[in-house]
Amino acid sequence: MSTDQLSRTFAALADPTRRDLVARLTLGDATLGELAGSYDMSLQAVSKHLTVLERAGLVTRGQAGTRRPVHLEADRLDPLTDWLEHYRRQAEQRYQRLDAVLAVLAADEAYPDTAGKEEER
Amino acid sequence: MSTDQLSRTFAALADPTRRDLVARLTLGDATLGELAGSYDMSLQAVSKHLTVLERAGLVTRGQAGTRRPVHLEADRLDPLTDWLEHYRRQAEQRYQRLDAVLAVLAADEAYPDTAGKEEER
DNA sequence: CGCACTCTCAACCAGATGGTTGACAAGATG
DNA sequence: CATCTTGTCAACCATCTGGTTGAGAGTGCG
Repeated sequence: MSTDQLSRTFAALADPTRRDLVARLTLGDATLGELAGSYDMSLQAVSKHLTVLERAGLVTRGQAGTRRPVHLEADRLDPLTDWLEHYRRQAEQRYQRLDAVLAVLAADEAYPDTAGKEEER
Repeated sequence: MSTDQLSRTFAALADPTRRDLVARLTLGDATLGELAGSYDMSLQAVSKHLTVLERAGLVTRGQAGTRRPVHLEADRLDPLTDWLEHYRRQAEQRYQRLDAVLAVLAADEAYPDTAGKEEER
């Protein structure tokens, strides 16, 4: 699981059941029993999935008598969005720079003088 | 790995080395050898990581003689962003609706008549 | 109290993951 | 041709994952 928070959060969402749990929880808190009813697996298995989401910080479990309402911490999705947007944007910029380089090369066509290596490392 | 594409993509990013590879590749294509130099692990291990990214569609490997430039397919990050944004937004709306309900309850205070169950399943 | 209900804990299992080493295929280069 | 470089393939291994079953802890309630 790689111990770091970002990894744990990505890993938590790398499972259809867990994504479905998150989807379900955007509609409101629910108890383990309510959640488990929707899946073709044991209650304990669903509980384990919730534990994974909990360790990723995506979910918290309350305490109300013997029932434990599960609550979604939607904010915890933000670091993922941020990471994705950051590198998405970076890649786009790189793309635009590449276009610029290609434009220059096209203009210089006959003068491969300053062309050399572009970027290397 | 759960076989579906979204799961594979989330799983691919649930590892610091792989995220670093993606970060590195936003700066431009690179060969396996160039990439592997940065990590304290065997070249084969890095190749395996690239295979994971490739199966998630995040990366493609070209063919230039014996060298195989690795290229980032940044578009493939979009489905993740979409998923995250969708549920983020949904959770926010739910929150706003909750605020509305609370406001109504506060106004009705003495009349718990129509309150009942709010949403249940 | 006694019982039912909700949930957790522990042991176990099959299969995936993340790494290793060693062998080798295919191009580039002297 | 001989050899170096780049990368892949295969076997192996330890650990993690996602599920199971069985037992039990803690609360609510007739």
